[in-house]
Amino acid sequence: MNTPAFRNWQSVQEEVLRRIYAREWKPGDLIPNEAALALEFGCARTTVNRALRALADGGLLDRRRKAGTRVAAQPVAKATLDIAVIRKEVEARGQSYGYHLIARTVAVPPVAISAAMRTNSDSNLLHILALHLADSAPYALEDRWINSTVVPDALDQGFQSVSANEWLLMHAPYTHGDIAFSAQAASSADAQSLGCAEHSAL
Amino acid sequence: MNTPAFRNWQSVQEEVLRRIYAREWKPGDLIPNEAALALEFGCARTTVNRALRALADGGLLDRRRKAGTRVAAQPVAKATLDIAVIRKEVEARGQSYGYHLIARTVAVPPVAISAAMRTNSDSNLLHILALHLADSAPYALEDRWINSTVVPDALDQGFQSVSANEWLLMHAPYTHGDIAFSAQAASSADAQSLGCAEHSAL
DNA sequence: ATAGTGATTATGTGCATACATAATAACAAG
DNA sequence: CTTGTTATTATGTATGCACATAATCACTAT
Repeated sequence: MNTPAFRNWQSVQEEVLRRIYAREWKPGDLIPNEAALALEFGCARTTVNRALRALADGGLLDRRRKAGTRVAAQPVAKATLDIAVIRKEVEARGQSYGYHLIARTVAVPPVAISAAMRTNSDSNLLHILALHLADSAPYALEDRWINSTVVPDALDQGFQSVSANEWLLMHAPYTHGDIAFSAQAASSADAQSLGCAEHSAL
Repeated sequence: MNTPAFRNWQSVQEEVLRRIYAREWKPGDLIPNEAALALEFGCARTTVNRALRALADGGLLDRRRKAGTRVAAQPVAKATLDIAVIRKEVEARGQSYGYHLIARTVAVPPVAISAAMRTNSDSNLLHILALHLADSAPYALEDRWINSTVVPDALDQGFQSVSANEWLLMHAPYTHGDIAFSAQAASSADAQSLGCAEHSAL
């Protein structure tokens, strides 16, 4: 069976995907090398490379020089979740947004935090604790530690009316962050208040 | 100032990143086009393209034909989290792993689930409810709906001893899934049992 | 004014080629 | 048998070129 129409890398990717789904190539299997696939698909190796690289980026393939390309043995189902501005998230639900600053202190964080943020265990961080409301009901609790060495401007900001969440995105975007979700015992009344502890670093 | 050493796309990427971090290019800004950057960096346009594409993939840049490339206005801080096999996750903590199947039924799911899974609201799905234990303490609750049309083999599996989490990864990998985290009021004793409701689809 | 049309332009992609790099395999020396 | 060296091989990447595609802009005819 000839394969007339693999002109672009997307179609190559689709075909490779199909074979993986169809289990023609099973997890752990070594798949043909780029040159061979290029020959089979009737395109340049560059094109095959593009397709395989995209799949490898997605975690579906493991590629190693000389060793070849194989279907990921332990498919780490990567989930990408978008941490958007909470306000917009609430508004997107058609609910009214409210914000309440609970605390703004400079303090030495618990060791767990300082370790995660790779700072000295005795260095001070800016600690913001704030509640995001949706239709006056608690929606998310923001528990954020900011390294003021990295974002010095943060010290000048009171965060009374603008959430750290939003301010950081606007003023110091593209910094790294670790986010931890932790379940909380519902502290307020019947609340299905989503407890979302967020620790941002570096 | 000449820029002698931008030979590879990574270094180009780093330089672009640096300018974004340094706010030389601010969110929303239009950055020079590929040809101009290629000239400035003394490399081929292809190389610049590679670097910018990688950044665009990461969500840091918005690119549109003719319109040009601009720094993402609303930096969607994308977090990629790896959904690994829970067992390995527990073992990686040095704890002993336990598994207990609570329920395995075929039922019509709540509308919220069927909607999320884009199935007919009256079609039956395989419902697995299981508890993952770490050192005999509840670690995670797996609440999974499986579309048996997509994964017919799942009907033959009892899931008494092998979790759906793991089985699906081994036997029907690379299917899509939606995952929802929801906080739960601590139902069992003092448990900081992380309630992790997982709904898998398609 | 408005709608339509075509020129322009920036990104997207494919290809052939060349060389770089990593990792294995084969082999040789001790 | 072990260690060190070398050859081989598959992926990684850079480049120049050509053309595709999308979107904007300018212009024109109604």
